[in-house]
Amino acid sequence: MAIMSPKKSPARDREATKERIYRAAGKIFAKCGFDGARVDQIAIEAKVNKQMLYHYFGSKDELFTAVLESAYRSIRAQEAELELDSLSADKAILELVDFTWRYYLANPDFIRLLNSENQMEARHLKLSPRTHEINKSHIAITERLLSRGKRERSIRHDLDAVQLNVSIAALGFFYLMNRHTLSTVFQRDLGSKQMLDERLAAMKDTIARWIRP
Amino acid sequence: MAIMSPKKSPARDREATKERIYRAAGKIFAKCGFDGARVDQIAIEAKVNKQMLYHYFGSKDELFTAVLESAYRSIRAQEAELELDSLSADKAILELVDFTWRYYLANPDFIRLLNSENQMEARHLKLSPRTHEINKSHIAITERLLSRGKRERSIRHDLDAVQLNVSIAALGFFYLMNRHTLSTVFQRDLGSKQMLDERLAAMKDTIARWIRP
Amino acid sequence: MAIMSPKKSPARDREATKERIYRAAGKIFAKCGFDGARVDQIAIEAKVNKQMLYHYFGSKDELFTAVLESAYRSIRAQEAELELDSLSADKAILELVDFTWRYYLANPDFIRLLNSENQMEARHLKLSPRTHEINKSHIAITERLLSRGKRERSIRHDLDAVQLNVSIAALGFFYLMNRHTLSTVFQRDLGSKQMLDERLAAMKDTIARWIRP
Amino acid sequence: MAIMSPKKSPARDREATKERIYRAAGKIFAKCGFDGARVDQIAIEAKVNKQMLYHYFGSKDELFTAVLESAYRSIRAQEAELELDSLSADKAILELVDFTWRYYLANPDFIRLLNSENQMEARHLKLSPRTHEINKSHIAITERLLSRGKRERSIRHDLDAVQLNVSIAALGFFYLMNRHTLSTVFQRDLGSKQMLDERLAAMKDTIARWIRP
DNA sequence: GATGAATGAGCCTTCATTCAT
DNA sequence: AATGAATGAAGGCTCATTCAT
Repeated sequence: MAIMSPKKSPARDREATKERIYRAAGKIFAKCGFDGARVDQIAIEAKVNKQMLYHYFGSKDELFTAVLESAYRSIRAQEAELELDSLSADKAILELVDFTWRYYLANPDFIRLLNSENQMEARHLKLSPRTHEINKSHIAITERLLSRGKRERSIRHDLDAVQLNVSIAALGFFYLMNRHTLSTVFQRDLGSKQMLDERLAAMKDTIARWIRP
Repeated sequence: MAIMSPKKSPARDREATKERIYRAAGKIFAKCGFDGARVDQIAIEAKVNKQMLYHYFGSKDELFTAVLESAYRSIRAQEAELELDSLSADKAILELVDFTWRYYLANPDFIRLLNSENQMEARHLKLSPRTHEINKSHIAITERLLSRGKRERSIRHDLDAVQLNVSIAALGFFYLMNRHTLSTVFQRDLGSKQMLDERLAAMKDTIARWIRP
Repeated sequence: MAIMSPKKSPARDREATKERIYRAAGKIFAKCGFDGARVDQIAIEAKVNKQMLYHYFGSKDELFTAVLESAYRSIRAQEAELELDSLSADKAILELVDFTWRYYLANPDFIRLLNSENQMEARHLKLSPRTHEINKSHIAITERLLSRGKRERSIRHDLDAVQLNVSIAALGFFYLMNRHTLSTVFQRDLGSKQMLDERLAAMKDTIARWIRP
Repeated sequence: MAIMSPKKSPARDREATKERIYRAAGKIFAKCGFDGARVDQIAIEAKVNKQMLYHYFGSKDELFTAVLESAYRSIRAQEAELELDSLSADKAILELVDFTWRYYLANPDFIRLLNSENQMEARHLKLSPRTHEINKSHIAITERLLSRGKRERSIRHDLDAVQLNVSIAALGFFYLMNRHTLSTVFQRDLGSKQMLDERLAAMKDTIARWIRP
């Protein structure tokens, strides 16, 4: 076994270790928020010695920043792969609504991570010079669709790309992130399959009517 | 001695003390989140002995629950005072949008408090039997407006009150709560007077178009 | 027992607790140096909870500073009680040599504490505004003796009080502080009664000859 | 491959590496003391892998011992090169005072290293069998000078070589090592060129008067 | 009811050292 | 000989909470 194995031992693999820490940190930070997360817990989850975490990332704050950046990179990468050019601009916007919702559902950690960062007034993101770079494509996509929609006359001409992006995110993000208090307040399970489906429909309908010329 | 005491009545002191703790806790919990808040800091802010805090509220968790309930009570009380009956149902809904936005702007602690609670999956609210009671009026108002709007033919008939309420809250809440990350991502100050005004306009426009028959 | 005891419980006595921490810190800092000393060890030695140490002193550094100041205050207080006026100036200087040596022998922690502080280039003392104030009497005593000695013609007129003070301290301090390496280097026990007596004699002889007109 | 290697001889590398570690360790140990020094920092300063340090020296303690021995060897080597025979014994003693002072000034690490070791009660030196051997010449020089001075009648006959050596070292060592606290206490810069010159003069004067028959 | 001294568990971080390659 | 990933045990400090008066 040892003789034939050309692979490095997993226990001594720099990248694999960093990756394990990444994943563990993403999970724990999302679950507990930055302040609630415990470095010990992340180390245990990542099955590494606590010191490795400091060796590779420097501090709890820097680890959080790395996880956040990675989270943004991930959603932007998937978003960039959407084939929006074959659709009319208005349909493309609705596809963005759909994508956003699908992404949030598939990556619940993303919204929790962002939420924790906002509770701290984006103190990590504000210090990260890569943030804007990573998210450049995001605003670019919507801006391009808005101008195309104007030419095609499929979208009204007076929309601001930022407001549109925020609204698309808001309708889904808030629902999912706050579904715990909302379910209690409204005495209805906002996490049920039916309610989730209804939510997506409502969101698409809302945006569709808003962008209509 | 006790009979002739020129000091303020103990009852007065008692309530005043609790009130000070309340306010301080609301401020600190909102600023730092539940996990980030320090009991010591709350006591200092409230200018009371730390023990008083335990005497009146039992624990950090129970204090947080009390603050949350109080926050809900406050928004519901103000909401209930809106004079919506003199307006057509659709205009009344837009007034609700307007009120919600105004309340969030005037009470930034409210959204931060709710956010922290949602990061914890509403673990305090779920144990509080008063939550639904406090928020009953909220859903009732919208439901009544929706049926009136149906009769008046000023609002479409296929809307769900919960989805509507969530959307109204979402469009403003998400914008304000996440403005720190959003400002960084979009390289634009979402807190500027102009952007805030544009946001309210966008929200009203969005909801107006959505509820239109 | 409890009924008749008008004294506060020692476990709840602010000053007594601070005093215990003081003593313990002095002992441990002297024994191990600042960097070698462990806060836990000090707490155990003082029989207090570790947090008390931070409650009363703020940090390991501030505790060290407090101990240092206290050490200086103590030697200066005893020094001030010497009755030097009844002696001729030159005899008074020799009495100072004697006192310094006696104090060092009786308070071995003093030299070790100072030594640790000097290894750190007096970083605590330099930040303490009280240092000079505390030591004012020290230089004053020698300066007064030097001028009296000049008038009496019992001491040469060209001596600098600082150089004199440093030399008096040096001859004893260095011997005691470095006796461990010196004993090894010279293969002789510098801590033996006989060697100590010889040292004092040598010091007095050295200073006596140096100050002679 | 090994035979024709154009690389430097391993022996050269080996010694060069050890030498770099030596120097780095001397610097860091002197600056921070044994407890304050960090093995990592020494490795970085020496530009070697941390493991090399353990490979060549075994432990932080053994490295410190090696550095200490080296420091002693260095001062003794320079001391042995002094040409004292051409001077009268009393002048030779004063030349020793001068040399000691010059060496301390040129090698500030030496006194800091010794100081740290004394704070630890010479625990490294006491275990090192080479210490006495290395320092044999030191006491021998003074002993020879004292007997010559006795014969020459240039030095009094009742002096102990150990006490003399200690005093010579003390007057300079204490001044330099403790100049940080002393400067604060006396509110005078003991490190200034003028004060340093005055100190050397005072030292020579003190010793000259003391050894005079 | 009110005070503040006290606690034990736990936090983030760093240490000297060793292992695997 | 040399690298650098990995470790376990602390280290200084802080937390929510309780005790004694």
